[in-house]
Amino acid sequence: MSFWPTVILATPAHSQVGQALSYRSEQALPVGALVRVPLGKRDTLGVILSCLDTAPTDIDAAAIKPISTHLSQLPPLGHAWLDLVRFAARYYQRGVGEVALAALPPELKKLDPTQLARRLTRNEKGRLAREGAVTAEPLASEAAEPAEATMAQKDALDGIRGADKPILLFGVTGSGKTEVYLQAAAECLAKDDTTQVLVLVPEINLTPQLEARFFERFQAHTVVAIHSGLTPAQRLQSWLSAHMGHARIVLGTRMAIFASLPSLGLIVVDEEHDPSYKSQEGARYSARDLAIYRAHATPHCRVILGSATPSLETWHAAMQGRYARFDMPDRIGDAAMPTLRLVDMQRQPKQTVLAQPLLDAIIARAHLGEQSLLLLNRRGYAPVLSCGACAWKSDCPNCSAFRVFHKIDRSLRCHHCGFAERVPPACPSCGNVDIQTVGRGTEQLEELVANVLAAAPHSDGRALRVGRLDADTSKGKGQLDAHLAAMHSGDIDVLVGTQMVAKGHDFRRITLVAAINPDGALFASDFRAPERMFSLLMQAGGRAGRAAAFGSRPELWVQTWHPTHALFAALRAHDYPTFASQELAERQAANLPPFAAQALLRADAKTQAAAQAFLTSARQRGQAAAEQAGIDIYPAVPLTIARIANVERAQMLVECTNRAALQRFIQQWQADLHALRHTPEGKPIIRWAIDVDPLAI
DNA sequence: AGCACGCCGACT
DNA sequence: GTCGGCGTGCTC
Repeated sequence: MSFWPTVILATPAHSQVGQALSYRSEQALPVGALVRVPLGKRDTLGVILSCLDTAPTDIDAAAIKPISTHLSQLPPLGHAWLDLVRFAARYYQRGVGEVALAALPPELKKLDPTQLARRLTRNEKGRLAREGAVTAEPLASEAAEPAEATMAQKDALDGIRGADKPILLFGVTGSGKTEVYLQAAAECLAKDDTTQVLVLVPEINLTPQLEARFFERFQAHTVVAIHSGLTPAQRLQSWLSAHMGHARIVLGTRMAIFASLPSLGLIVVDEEHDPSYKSQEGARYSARDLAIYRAHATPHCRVILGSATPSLETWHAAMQGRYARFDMPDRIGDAAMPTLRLVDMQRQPKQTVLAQPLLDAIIARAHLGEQSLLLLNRRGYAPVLSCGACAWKSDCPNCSAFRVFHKIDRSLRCHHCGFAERVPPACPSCGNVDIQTVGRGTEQLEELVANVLAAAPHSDGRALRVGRLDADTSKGKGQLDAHLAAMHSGDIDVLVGTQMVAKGHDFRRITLVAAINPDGALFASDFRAPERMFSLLMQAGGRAGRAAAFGSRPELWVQTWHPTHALFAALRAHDYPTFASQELAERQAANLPPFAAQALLRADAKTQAAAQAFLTSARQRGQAAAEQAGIDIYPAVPLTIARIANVERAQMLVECTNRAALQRFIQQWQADLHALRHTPEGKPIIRWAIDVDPLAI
């Protein structure tokens, strides 16, 4: 007897084979089973979606091929996992197969059954050896024991125990959110021998720290990490141990939301407001939003979103009672919240980079053995070079952006396409040798701070030291760790860095944090800019004074041209709720998210006109249906950086107060978009994509 | 998406 | 004369 499974494969929705394909099998195969099937001239990995016992009628029976192999050593992917993948595909407007296969470890796609069997036995041996080693060791050290919970932590844990909806854990940096995650996870694991916990963090850099804490607490259970920094073999191993149920705790970046976890009982999304949770290519999913869905669709699974500055979407949901909120307003021990010091740049001498009072404060603290952190969101020495005699500027030939001057290797580098050249000795346009820098980046700030510190050594003559941490100084293997170690050991008195240092790293000797020039975000066209700025400054401030007993009162300095901006009043009071309600009122008045649902249609082409023509045609084709459904399609516009690597980019906003209506519209609009492929407007398009719930518009 | 087939420029 | 550029088409 034959069976006729339908199989999903890594084909995108728009290739004529976007849906599940029919194959033949001599055995009945369970839904979720992993199989290898012939497709064209190759064999590829697929997932069984259904298994019929009659041949499909919509396709020529002779064209149906038998599956090649059933990877029967692996348990099938669970119903809940398939459900998550199907939901993500539908919601983010991609093919199911594309989403499903992208969610599996790449290495799995390459292995034939023999190789897979070999890998499985190897992993199993390793696992048994490790487990043997752990149980043979004496009990975990005292350090791994949970600390006595604070009242706020106890309340949160009680709340989590009884919650029947997503939980927002609203707590400032240093209030002990991680301890709540650890204890909630512990309770979950204690329930039985199978329940699993998924912990999401925004960035790879932060996984080792959290991994260490979880490992220290739960060494008897298996903790694995899933993120893009792993080698293909490591990723497969982590994935397998989660899928087989051996790993009880999975820790990872946004991609880990798709891990196969057959007994998932708790999802933690740390720093849930972080934009890194939104994928920016392929299926543009939000791991945070999928976490909510996944927990909802999994029986007995809770979800905790943690943040000191929740996204307004999350905050709004909590205000409406759709999420339960638990507050952890105080830092643990005697650690104080940082005091805000605003520097009014209008009252500073012209060309001031670091205001004198700030410099004095930095030096005073350095003399006390305390550290300062200076944030400037620009890599390089100067963002532009400009000729004093003609109009030449350091444009990138491939992008509509300036190339940044990096003094360290005297190069001009485009931060968008990577194009780099040595700085020309004279203006390439008019030959003038007097080329000037415009603006300042971290390299220059480091240089400036070094000069200032050189003039103010310790009383015993020891020099003060400055360090710089940004994508340039941390891209080498181990470089980041080396910098962090230098900072921790106190070898560095002042650390200059981009926002990457504001996230997560726990520097216990820092008592002063300064944002050098954050104004850009105050009046940016992006309506989420103030939210991001508030979050960045709160988070940055959180770096200061984490060690209660250490040093002076923590301070957060902000240099701004707009000290009266309402954002700062809320920041001064460490009052996120007030800030959020102001922002939400504005969003409501302007009918912006979370009060409206948005999607973007983006198009790339050789010329801006071609990109926009495509979008305009798409708009015309969708107009009637959109009007009927109460959906607004805005005119096509170029992206802020219109051209990157000689590709012109344009986009078009689609908006509706009703999320479901927007979903339905885009779903049917896709047919129009695919049809455009064969029209004169569609031909010059390099690629197009739909971004549902875009973060930046 | 892969991977083929298929028709035009600079190299052994 | 080939090697190879990526344009169009197909995969149960």
